[in-house]
Amino acid sequence: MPELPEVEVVRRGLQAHVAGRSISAVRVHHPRAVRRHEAGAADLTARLLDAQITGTDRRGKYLWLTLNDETALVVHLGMSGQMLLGPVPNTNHLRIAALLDDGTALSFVDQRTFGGWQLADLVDVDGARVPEPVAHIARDPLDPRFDRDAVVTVLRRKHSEIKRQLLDQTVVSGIGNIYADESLWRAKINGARLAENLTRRQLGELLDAAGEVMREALGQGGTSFDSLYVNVNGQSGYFDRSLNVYGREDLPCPRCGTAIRREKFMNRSSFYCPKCQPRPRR
DNA sequence: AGCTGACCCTGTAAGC
DNA sequence: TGCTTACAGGGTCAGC
Repeated sequence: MPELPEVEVVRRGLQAHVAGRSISAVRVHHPRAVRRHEAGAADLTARLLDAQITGTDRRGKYLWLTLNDETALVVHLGMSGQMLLGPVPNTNHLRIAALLDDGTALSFVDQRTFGGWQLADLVDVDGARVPEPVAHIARDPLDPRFDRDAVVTVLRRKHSEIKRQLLDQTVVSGIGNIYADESLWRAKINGARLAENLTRRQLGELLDAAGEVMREALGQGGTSFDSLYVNVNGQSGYFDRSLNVYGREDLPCPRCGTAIRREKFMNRSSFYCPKCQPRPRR
């Protein structure tokens, strides 16, 4: 559920509070939350102790806190991760709790345990400084240096369905199932079409649509269907009221009135308008 | 080599 | 009523 706009809402909330703070205590409550930190929970805890947080950054769905020793605390929210500021929440989904030097707790809560924290070195990739685990992630559409035409060129070479490519974070990052469906609807493209069969213009418009829909969602605090996705204060966004196709099976297409259709796709669902976004012939 | 699909996980809700 | 099954889905990787 947290895609780029939701992660950016969290990053902004963290930036405002944690920049300049140092960490005075850390406790890992669930080993799965640090499974990507190969040196283990004890190493992560020891290295975070007394570290100073110099800032925050994000690429796609990854966010990280930069630390004064030139490393970064990489955070991925997975499906249900929350970064909460304030008192340590009383929930059995608490995975990690850190205490800041101003007495605030920074807690990682994650019901489905797909998310986690890891410490990593920063590396230079294509003119950007990112943590090593983020090195393979492409720039996202909200990155000032996002190269739309270069991504179009990559997509034109793909013998694969366009929706699958939109979800491939090494092609373009930040887009998940919700914003993929919304972008395809805006661009009037069926996600089952092969990327190689779309024109450069269509692919360019699709990437523009992805940038637009994520910017709009960010302006509304993100999308949420339940209490799983929240900002650092535990509040939900309300972009779900602005969704045109996602989760709207059998409801009328806001553009043409045709009933929205739902199909199985990659162990999840795709929503589309069968008239605005006709299926490719097979 | 490029691509596909199964898997990890838990809470909620629908179905029998 | 209570149990079983389906579903939500980001990222990884075995295997085709």
